[in-house]
Amino acid sequence: MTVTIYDVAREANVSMATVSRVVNGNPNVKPATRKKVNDVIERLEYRPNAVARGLASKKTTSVGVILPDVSENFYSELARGIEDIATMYRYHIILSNSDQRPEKELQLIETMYGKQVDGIIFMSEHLTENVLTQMEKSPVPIVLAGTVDETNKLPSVNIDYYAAAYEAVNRLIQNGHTNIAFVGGSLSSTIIRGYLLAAYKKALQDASIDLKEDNIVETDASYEDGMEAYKQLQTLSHPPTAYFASNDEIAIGIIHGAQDTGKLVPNDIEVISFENSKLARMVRPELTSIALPLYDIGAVSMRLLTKFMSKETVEETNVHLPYRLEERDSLKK
Amino acid sequence: MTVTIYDVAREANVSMATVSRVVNGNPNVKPATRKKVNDVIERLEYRPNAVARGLASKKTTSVGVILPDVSENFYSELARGIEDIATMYRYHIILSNSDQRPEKELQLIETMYGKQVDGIIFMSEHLTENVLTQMEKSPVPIVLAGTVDETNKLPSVNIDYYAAAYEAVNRLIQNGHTNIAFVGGSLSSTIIRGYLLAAYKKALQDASIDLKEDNIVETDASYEDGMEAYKQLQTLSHPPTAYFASNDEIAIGIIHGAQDTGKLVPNDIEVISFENSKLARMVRPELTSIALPLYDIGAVSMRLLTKFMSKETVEETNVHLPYRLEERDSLKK
DNA sequence: TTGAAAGCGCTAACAT
DNA sequence: ATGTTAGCGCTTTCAA
Repeated sequence: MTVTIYDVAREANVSMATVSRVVNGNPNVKPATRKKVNDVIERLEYRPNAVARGLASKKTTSVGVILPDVSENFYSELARGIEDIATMYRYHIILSNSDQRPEKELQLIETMYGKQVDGIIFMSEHLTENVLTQMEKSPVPIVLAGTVDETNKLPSVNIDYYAAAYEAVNRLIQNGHTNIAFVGGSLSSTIIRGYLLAAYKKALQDASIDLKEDNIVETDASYEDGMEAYKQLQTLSHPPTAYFASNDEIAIGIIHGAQDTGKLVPNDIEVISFENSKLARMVRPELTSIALPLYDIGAVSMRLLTKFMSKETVEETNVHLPYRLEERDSLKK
Repeated sequence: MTVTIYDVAREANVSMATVSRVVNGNPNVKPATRKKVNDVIERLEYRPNAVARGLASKKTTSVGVILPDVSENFYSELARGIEDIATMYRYHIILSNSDQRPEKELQLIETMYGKQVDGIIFMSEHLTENVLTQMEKSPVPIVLAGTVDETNKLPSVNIDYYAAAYEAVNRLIQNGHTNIAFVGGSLSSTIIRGYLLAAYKKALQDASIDLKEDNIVETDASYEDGMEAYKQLQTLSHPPTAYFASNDEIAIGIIHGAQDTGKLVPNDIEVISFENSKLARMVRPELTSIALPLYDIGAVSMRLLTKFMSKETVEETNVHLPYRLEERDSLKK
């Protein structure tokens, strides 16, 4: 009942091979027969079966995308960048949420192999040993998006988180602060623990500011966590006068935590964030923030993957995109 | 080099059929041979090829998900609900963004057919004639998620938008307002034009309040649009004292628009929203809002689709999930 | 309980 | 420029 390439061939009085050629745009077909075949295709409403094609050609034109949670803005932004470039290169996306659980990540990678994807884009806050080795022996190319592999064995697209965080903290120091809090989403995140926190410490040290361990609070990444962290920090004998937040939600939580107790931002305390999602402009004061090019990270990752999939040689496999400091009102000018 | 079912059969001294049986959990296999086969599978690291399986069985265990834009919170929330249930039933998701463009929607549906998906979840602000007829003659089941087909020809999962909007506007009227603005994202949206606006008008009429066309502003759905709309409404001789916003971003825009000119919410103006995303608690005052169960709409849609795909009979094909009015602080109690 | 064999719908040599 | 043919790796009757 479904019409196959064979039906088209019969109706058009040509061979399957010829039909295949016109469907795939092979130039070695006489215009007349091409037209004849196309007419039949249209008449029969023939639609190539991508599964059969995949089996015969060993290419599925689909790529697996594994991320912690699509409903988080951070990842959905990346996903959109990935999808746009995928579409541009005629790939389709098989999307799965890992919830950041290593067993699930492992299993999803296996599933993607089973589905015969031509490549994989992988995102995770933290890469475990197992997952890493699993990916290193992958039968298809893999690119990490917004995800750090400290061994640099896998291709990846990121920004220079360390430099960005250093700049952020330093900006606070320039404004005269010596009592600066670090409020970071889960420290199991490689980026946060490995780069943001390290840069924070280094910036303080370079400015000869003593590190106060109490000024470092590890939370989850939500708004409530930011508020909570703010409250907690107010119990110190000398509460911080400046805050470095690892994402916008936390930053907004801090700001509201302060405002709810009558403090003014940026007059009483100053806050700098690390993300610059659209939330950044949806608070009063608007957030000064390191701007992460999430869409671009996704897009460039996918572009990189297309190169691997078509076996082009790529010069730089660990790409660092530029970031910038977006100056707004949660910091004095 | 890749190990196939044939390799396993040979190594285990059984036929391909037997291997296929154990892989698919067919009970008609002697435990001893099952064990023997499983051992070989493990030893050879055999992984079934889902593409070959799909070709032979005519089922791919993948479903197409077509939505306007994953990076919008509304849709990524739905997507998460869809994915969770899909995973539960061992389906995988092929995700595509339509950007709400009918030609692209049409083309994506075709692509999904080509990919031999077992079903489709479709989301769109507005269904064009073409897209609708295309879906009606679909070879696979389709479920609309958070998407209205006024002819009710396709299965769908929604809330009763009309009742919800009526309740929201009525809440404003109860608070004594007679000068109420309607600020809605693009009126090309079936939900907004067909239900929210209609309910707004009806609620006013039922309360014998004259409709002022100037109080209705059509914008896009963003924060800036909300601010813009607020400003525009202040140019009226009698600016509205209450605002019904079709989503949280617009509502926040309105609130900030007011606050930026020294107005107090809810004392000077009151605002009610329609979404209740996590943004709702991230503003001061927190938003009073109709709570849309987006995750659930996604989840139930997928569940419904699984029923269609396994040819179960379903009683209700146009499901309406409950909503509720979340009382917070942008409205007086 | 197990095996043999015929496809599923297409691509990709290889011929012509 | 076009046709023939052998798979791709699996499921699924049908037999035994």
